[in-house]
Amino acid sequence: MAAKGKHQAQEMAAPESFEVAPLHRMTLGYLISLLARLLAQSLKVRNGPDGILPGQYPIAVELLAQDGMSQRDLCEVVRIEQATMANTLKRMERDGLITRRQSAEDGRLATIHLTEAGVLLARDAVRNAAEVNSVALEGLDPAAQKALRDMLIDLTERLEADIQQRD
Amino acid sequence: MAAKGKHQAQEMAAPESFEVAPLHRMTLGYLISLLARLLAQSLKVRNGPDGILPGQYPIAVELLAQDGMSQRDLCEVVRIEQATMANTLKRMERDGLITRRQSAEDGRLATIHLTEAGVLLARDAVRNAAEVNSVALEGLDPAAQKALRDMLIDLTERLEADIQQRD
DNA sequence: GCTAAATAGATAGCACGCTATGAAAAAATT
DNA sequence: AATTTTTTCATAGCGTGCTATCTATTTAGC
Repeated sequence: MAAKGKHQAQEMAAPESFEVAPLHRMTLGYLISLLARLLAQSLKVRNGPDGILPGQYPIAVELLAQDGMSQRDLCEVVRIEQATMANTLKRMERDGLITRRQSAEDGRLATIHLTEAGVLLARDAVRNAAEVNSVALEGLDPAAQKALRDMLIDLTERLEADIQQRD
Repeated sequence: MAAKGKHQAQEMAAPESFEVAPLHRMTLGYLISLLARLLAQSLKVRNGPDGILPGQYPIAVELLAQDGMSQRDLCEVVRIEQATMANTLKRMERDGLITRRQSAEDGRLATIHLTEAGVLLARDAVRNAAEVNSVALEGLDPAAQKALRDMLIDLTERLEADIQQRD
């Protein structure tokens, strides 16, 4: 359906008119994943070409709140696998957003610190994320916004329990 | 906060107890992205090691509904960029899920077709996606589910309009 | 009819998510 | 004290999203 290639223009008996895919028929998973892509893209565009990237954003926010966390701590808080975190931190270090400080007591451990530039860009990103949020959520009254948030948290917890269960 | 490394166990004065990050403080974007990862992972696990992968799922569903679409058509319906679609289709062809049929009239165009194995795995995946949905949504009454869906669609459309606007 | 524009697809290169593995350091066990 | 286990991190390899760019084929315009 909705194939608008000119080599099959005979089937014009669509019940309603829509340009692309019918959002209403989509799976929850697909809808959520589409929304995640759109939100990430909006944030990325707003942050600009030299700004903080979507995958780096939660890390930067967490460091803004508490500088000097370890990689392990960041993994837990941001809920990202350790290998992903290692790679993202490497890019952030390469781009001058963070530095690492080797622990003296524990040879394995290093603490992660935002650079000055990192702090500025992180603050910028927080503002931009708020803007994206308000664009996305405008049109929903505060009660609906809270309801949405609660439902999303509910789904998240339910899915985490489910995944935990089938370990 | 919530750093439970033993080298800083002095700050135990947390107001509430939670193991990891406080979901309630998270950005909409972060929450949605986390949810997308969880949903994809749940589907992937259910589909099994040789099953349809999350990124292939919407393509397979669309082909199940209408076999023989072109790559271009699939891009529009699934809302994925052409390059991404090309890569994913290549993997699906490699894994024996689809075949391509070169168009006789138009030398550029090929139609995409699910193989028999592809059809079976796609049907499986549809069932599994429904199961993921019900796990995630159980606990929400039908009215809340509809409200959630409507809000998600609303956000999607608003964000798409916003991205369109700043082209 | 021939050149220019549009269209379908492939490919390169990157971000960022995952699992699986390996290496080094610390902690625990004996 | 020596060995084993645990912990922290890095790396390899892959899927899936993106932008940018290239080729080949139509289609349009002159």
